Amino acid sequence: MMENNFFEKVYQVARQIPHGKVTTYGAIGQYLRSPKSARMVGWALNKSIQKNVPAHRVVNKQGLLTGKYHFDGVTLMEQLLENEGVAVKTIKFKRWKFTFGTLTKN
DNA sequence: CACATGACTGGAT
DNA sequence: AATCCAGCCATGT
Repeated sequence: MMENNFFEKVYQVARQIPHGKVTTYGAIGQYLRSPKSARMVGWALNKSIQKNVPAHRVVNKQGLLTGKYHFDGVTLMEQLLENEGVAVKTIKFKRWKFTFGTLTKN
């Protein structure tokens, strides 16, 4: 039990992402006071696949689903997002034209 | 300890 | 816009 605080925090933050919204690895890193640790966030999410974490709501800053290859199928991540009302196609073409998560930094 | 890798990002070319 | 490079840091070999 009890992963390192860093991973645990990543999981908790990810679980705070509202249904139908997404955020970026960097945003989570900033939230954890580690803006340069975006890669570690992705690493943590990779290990969270079998946990209760909506990892599909985390995309890279370009709005690309860079983590889709870590899901059951390469289309699962996109399907999950589309199912929540997130226009993945729009994300790809209009970087910031999508609904970002409501993560706040306090 | 040295080196490589990775669900990233920002800046330079 | 596309590519490259450097910084970042946990893990594995």
